[in-house]
Amino acid sequence: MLLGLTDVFRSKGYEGASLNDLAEATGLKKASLYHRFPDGKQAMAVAVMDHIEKWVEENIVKSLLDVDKTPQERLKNGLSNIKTFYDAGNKDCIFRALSMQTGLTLFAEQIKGGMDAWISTFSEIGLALGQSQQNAHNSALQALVEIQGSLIVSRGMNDITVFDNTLKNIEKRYLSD
Amino acid sequence: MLLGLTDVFRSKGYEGASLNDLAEATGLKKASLYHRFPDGKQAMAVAVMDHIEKWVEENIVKSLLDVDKTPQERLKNGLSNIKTFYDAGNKDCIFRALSMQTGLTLFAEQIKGGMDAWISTFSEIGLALGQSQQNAHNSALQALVEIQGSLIVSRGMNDITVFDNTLKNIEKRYLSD
DNA sequence: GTCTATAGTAAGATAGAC
DNA sequence: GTCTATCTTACTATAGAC
Repeated sequence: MLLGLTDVFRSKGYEGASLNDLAEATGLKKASLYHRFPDGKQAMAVAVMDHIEKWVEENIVKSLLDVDKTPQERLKNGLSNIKTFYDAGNKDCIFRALSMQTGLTLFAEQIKGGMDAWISTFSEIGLALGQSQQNAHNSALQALVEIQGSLIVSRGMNDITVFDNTLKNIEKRYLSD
Repeated sequence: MLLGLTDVFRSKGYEGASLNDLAEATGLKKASLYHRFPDGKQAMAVAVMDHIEKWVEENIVKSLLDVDKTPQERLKNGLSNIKTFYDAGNKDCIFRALSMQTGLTLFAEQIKGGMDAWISTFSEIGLALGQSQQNAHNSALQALVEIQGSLIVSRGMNDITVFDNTLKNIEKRYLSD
């Protein structure tokens, strides 16, 4: 059910996601959605953000920080999970979708928190690969920028190889240090 | 008047931009907007895309291709105009705003065209700086990805230095070849 | 917990005076 | 060309049966 909500919000954005869209994507009727989310559409979007945060934590973050693996393996696994997360570039990023201005300031904090977590996780990989603190931070920020940008460009040019090549470049850059 | 429309669409997206928003931003009443755009909101968004396309052509493209300047000067001027265009990272990109899924397929073609033009213009700079055709294309695509991504991350982290540093890095990378 | 039916509101769009 | 006033539709949200 959360998967349906997630798909709608990440592809259409908050304002673009209508209750009819959300109901159809979940297979529930509108009234049933309201039964589960008495606070309405905002609460649905918040639940989606929470769900994604957990998914990222349990998949991407965990694989990037797995102490039983070498940094190289961790990086590979993490990037592979990121590719899965964005369905190889076919799915939009929820950050992008919910950082559109809405009049609500509701998601700004969660988005900033998510990006901070992302950067600090990638920084760990850089440090493990021998980068300085400064370089590790810059590499992580750069990876975030490139992933976000390549998703936009992949969508705009209707060419998901942009996303895939970006992931490959990120890996190559990390491993060439 | 187009400036007001542009501000609303690029910050709120197509679905998020209400006629009330658009009227307020232009200083006109809704009925007056409809007098100028009998085909309604879609026509307003199309006009905004056209307007931006022209602005980019007459400012960014022209400065990047100015035959009276060295490639180095052209790059500097072009990036400087890009910085102005995005108000140093404070304004969102219309590509991002209008590439959200809407049910309308209205803008996909214009966005693809805009990105193609962007890439081919930046490729010229790469070639003028001695890059191979292949490298010039890759550099241009990379610049587009980074600009788009840095705008998303700047907004999400509420830190426009991400955008500014990205522009600086693009310049440095081009000039270090 | 899910549904049909409907309320209430805000949206996109028009009519017609000036 | 711009306005006030209004129409129609789509939206978010609720009531109440099962």
